[in-house]
Amino acid sequence: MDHHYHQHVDFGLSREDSIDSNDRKGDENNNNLDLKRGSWTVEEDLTLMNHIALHGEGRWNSLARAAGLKRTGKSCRLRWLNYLRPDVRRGNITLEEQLLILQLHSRWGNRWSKIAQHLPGKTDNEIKNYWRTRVQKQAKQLKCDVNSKEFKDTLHYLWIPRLVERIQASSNSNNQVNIQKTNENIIINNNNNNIVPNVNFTQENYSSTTTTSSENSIGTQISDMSDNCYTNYPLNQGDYGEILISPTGGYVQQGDIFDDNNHHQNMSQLFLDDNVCDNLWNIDDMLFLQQQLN
DNA sequence: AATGGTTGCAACCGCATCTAG
DNA sequence: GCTAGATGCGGTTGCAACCAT
Repeated sequence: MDHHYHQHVDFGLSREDSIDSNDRKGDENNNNLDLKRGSWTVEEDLTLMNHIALHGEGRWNSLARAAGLKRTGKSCRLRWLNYLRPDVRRGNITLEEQLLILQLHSRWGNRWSKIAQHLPGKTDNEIKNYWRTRVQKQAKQLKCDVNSKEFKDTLHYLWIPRLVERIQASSNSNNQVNIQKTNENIIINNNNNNIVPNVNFTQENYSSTTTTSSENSIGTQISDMSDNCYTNYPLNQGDYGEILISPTGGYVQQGDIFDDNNHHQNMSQLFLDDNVCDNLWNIDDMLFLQQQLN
């Protein structure tokens, strides 16, 4: 278990005292005072896993009772779906997955479960946490709202192109990823089992399928993009929803940024520095850029 | 070493929707 | 059609681990 495995922490505060009204209804025949909350113990996990292995999942309230777990059905369901399921891949969100999350979120917003459907092994909770801890953090550092045009432009013109570039770099170094650029799509293929979805956006609708070829090559087809994603961004309208279409008016545009000497430098060059990229970009650069544009 | 602040994420909450009787 | 219970979802909370001083 990882370091976040809490050893039987006894919460004694308000959260312990409050039980969901539906749970209350669902457990009226139980003694609610016996219901346990807080972190799961190893013993509870084993009990739940063994019970599901023998009897299957579903009917969570009755499952919890039958398994002898002093937990609500909802708690059991959440523990199973987010942690214990064999096909859950926790941690290590890959570049491809990050790219997909950004793309899908720009289209669907906070529809975490819908986004998670396209990232096999990833839970909605994990994606939601990723968004809050990484993406929203960047917005906060830039002192702009995560839903603002400025920030979405920044994602569109800086973060996503850099992710694509890093995936390409990874492709060149280990030959695991192959990015095909066409006039309409970027198609990412790798030889891992990690990235599975094949998402094909169109203007009016979209379809998505999960595909795995006989060679175990997995395709992720993401959004329409022009051939030169740095200098010829933006892309076709509708790709990222209405907000990310046009660069006009945005403070991040044309692939340009200023360095400390007030010289332009191309954004793609800036992003060759992984340290910059890992933190999305240098906050000082962004603040300076904002000053220049104001 | 001690302490206080920050981060990442597991788990909970409340509400909406679905389903079975 | 109504109702109770079950399930699903997005938002929020709180804590262990980590980090800085």
